Amino acid sequence: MPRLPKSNPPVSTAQLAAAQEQFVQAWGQMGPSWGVSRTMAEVHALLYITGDPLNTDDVMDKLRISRGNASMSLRALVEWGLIERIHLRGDRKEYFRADADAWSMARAVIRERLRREILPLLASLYDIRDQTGEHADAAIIAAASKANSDPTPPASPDAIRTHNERLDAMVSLMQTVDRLGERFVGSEGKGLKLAATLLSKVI
Amino acid sequence: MPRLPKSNPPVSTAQLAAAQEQFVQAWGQMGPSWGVSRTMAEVHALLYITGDPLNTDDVMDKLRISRGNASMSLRALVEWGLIERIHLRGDRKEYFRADADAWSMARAVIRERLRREILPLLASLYDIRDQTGEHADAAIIAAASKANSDPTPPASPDAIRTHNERLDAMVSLMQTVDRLGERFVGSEGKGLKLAATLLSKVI
DNA sequence: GCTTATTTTCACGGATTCCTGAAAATCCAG
DNA sequence: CTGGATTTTCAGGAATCCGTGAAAATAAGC
Repeated sequence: MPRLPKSNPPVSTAQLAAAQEQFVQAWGQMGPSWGVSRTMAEVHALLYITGDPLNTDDVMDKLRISRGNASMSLRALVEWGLIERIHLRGDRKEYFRADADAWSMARAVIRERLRREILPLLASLYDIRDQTGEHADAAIIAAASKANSDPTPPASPDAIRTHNERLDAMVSLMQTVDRLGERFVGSEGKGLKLAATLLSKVI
Repeated sequence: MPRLPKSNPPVSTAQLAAAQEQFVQAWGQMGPSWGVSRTMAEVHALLYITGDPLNTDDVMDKLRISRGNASMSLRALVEWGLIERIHLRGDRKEYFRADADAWSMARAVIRERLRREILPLLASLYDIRDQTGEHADAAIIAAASKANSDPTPPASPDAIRTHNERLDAMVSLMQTVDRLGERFVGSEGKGLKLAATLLSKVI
């Protein structure tokens, strides 16, 4: 994509502010479905779209939110790796600046969500699988039965087979997601964009 | 992956039920972060893990939820394409059966979320872009200014450039997501698994 | 070390989402 | 058609998530 110098039309500060505001709102709406609160998304949007480092009071002021909310949201954004703390000379306040790269932002979001959602789920699935799987040898299961002298009859082989097959399918899906995550979101910076490019090039 | 016949150990009905219950809970927890309610996810989990078609009363009974909730959740799941209505002869009740393929499930979820979240966002972004972009020719912007005889000064060229660049980056990211979605989630059945396989094979 | 500026924490209340239960609508057999 | 069986709808209450504001903690300047 060629990057030619663009001559932007004259836009008033009010118009720019209106556009920014709309972006903040649109982004904020998206937030909850991404696993971040609306405010958190709005704060991020504000920092991203203006590009300027802002301090807590700036954020409070522009978004009309409380100090507590601003503080929590900013901290969470730092933890997600979406913004960074910076210190300006001659100013005691802490400033925050958004990562300018949209892909790196997407990467941060995906990474966090994999960590918080997929990994625990995978752990649970392994647990569950062990309760009825061929790796849980009969001794263990017998012990579990005895524990409360299980009076229930053996389950039908069909039911067990279905259960295990579907559980395995689920595990396998989540493993794939996890592996792809590590591969394309893990450590490298450009992994995600690379993946997207690769997929786009395929017939 | 070779599929050998497996000899499952003897598992009591109580143990199987416990494992199913755990699966339902794990899945239910995941629900909200996927954009479906906890109950909806639980209902799906129940249908998926047992494999049997169940009717509304079965679901109410097994999950201890109200008729209204069961009805709404089942309907929503049908709309998402995650389960299907079936009719058993000699029974007036409607039964529901989960799609047995985990990948097709993932595909349904992704498709719906693209439709509900990415597309509207993209539309908003185009809107916003037009307010300050080089495609919004000066006449339009001037008109907007005049409308309320905008008294604010022109915004700094730097601010406008940053704004437009970042907006463009965002638009481009979302367009890529959208394109990949259409390509790999759109109509074909095995698109998603194919994509995952492709990515896994790349160094 | 003391004072003031700044940030963080957290109990409370507000807002939103979710679920219930009963009434209304729909469906089907006879 | 009619009656009972089944499903859907929806107002209101329950549960959950979110934001506020003030107090506590921390950090910086003197």
